[in-house]
Amino acid sequence: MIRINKELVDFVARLYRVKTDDFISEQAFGPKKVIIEQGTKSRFAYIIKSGIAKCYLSNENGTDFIQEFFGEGEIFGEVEIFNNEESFCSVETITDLVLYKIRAQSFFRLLEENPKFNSLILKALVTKVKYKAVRHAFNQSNRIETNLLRLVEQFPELFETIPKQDIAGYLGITERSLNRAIKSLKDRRRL
Amino acid sequence: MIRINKELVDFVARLYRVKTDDFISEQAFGPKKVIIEQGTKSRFAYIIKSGIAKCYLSNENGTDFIQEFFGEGEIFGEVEIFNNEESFCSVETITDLVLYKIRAQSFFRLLEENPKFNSLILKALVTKVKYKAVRHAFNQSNRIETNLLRLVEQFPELFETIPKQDIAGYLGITERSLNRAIKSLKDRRRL
DNA sequence: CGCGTAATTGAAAAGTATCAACACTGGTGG
DNA sequence: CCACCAGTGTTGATACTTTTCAATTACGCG
Repeated sequence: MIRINKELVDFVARLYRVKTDDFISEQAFGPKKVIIEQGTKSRFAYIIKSGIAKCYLSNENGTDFIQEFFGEGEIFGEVEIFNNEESFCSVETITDLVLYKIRAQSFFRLLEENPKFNSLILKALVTKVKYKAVRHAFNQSNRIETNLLRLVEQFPELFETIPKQDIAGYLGITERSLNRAIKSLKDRRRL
Repeated sequence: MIRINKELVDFVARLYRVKTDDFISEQAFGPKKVIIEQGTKSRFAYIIKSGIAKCYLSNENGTDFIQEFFGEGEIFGEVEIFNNEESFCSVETITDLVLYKIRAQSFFRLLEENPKFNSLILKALVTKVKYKAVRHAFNQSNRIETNLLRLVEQFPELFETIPKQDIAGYLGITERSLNRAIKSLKDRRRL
């Protein structure tokens, strides 16, 4: 559920250390800070050095649907700079967080000139596609309790790390339903 | 809903014409033919020359959840050869279909040696990521009737082109619920 | 015509959301 | 030290949405 990409973060960390230019910068945030806001333009790709962030889409009726929780090495903002358009989602920190920030122009230059970087980004995109495919299928095909159990399996520290609101947002349900599912599972000693 | 990628199919068509080697082949199918089967290994990337296919995940309880309908220029099978693992979904033709088939090895060589191809694939992946993100958020946040209306807006020939079962599979609902939504919308002259 | 596949419908059961009230927690300032 | 507040979490009752199950009809084709 919270994926990480060690290979990518290591690679970018090395780039950052040996940089001759300032095309990569490092930036730190506290919890609950907005990094990308849905509907605005961003000119950067971001890679998480440490911490956890959530990526969510807000819809007209005011609810947020959480796409993913990003962990170490996860990349975001790349879709927007590829399409050169406003962001279709927001990204907000959950824990303290440090990230590498790469200018769009530099990101494209790296893609062209650095085969290893190119291959890491391709791999990261492919992983995202698969993750989203499997997640949507599972979510849609199972009831809340099943989805929740799966989540806890994948990420046992769930309740200690992620606020209930966000868990509900990730599952695409209301908090009330989440609570009912938790209670029901506990009553049956499945949680 | 049925996306197309003219740029990619044109590019691959040109590669196919000028090929010195046989690394790209063309293949034709009738309706309801399985091209990729979930759980099996495939060693090719496929790009649709013409026709429509569906990509779906089957889950243990026997229902299929449809990820996407692929139109002209859409690529599939690329995720699996990147990860070098069994397919996590099935792909099956809906209409008559012709596709270009590229061996994994050749696909990687193209990515490395042909910057234009590399960029087209990156773009295709990014488009998939965004498509899936927006779709899942919308699906999860709205009721069936809203989802259906949106679908028909995006693709007016929906009912003439796609069987009801597949529409239901795409929305992640039962046929019964789909029928109820259609009837209710018709009664209110919204369809 | 007869068969298999696809589409339609009703009634009941299950699942989920909505609304509204209440409890818990960790600050903050008097 | 206490009162208050905001944010977060909890719970019940009710209404609504969707599935399940089962029966029936429509359609294309050998």
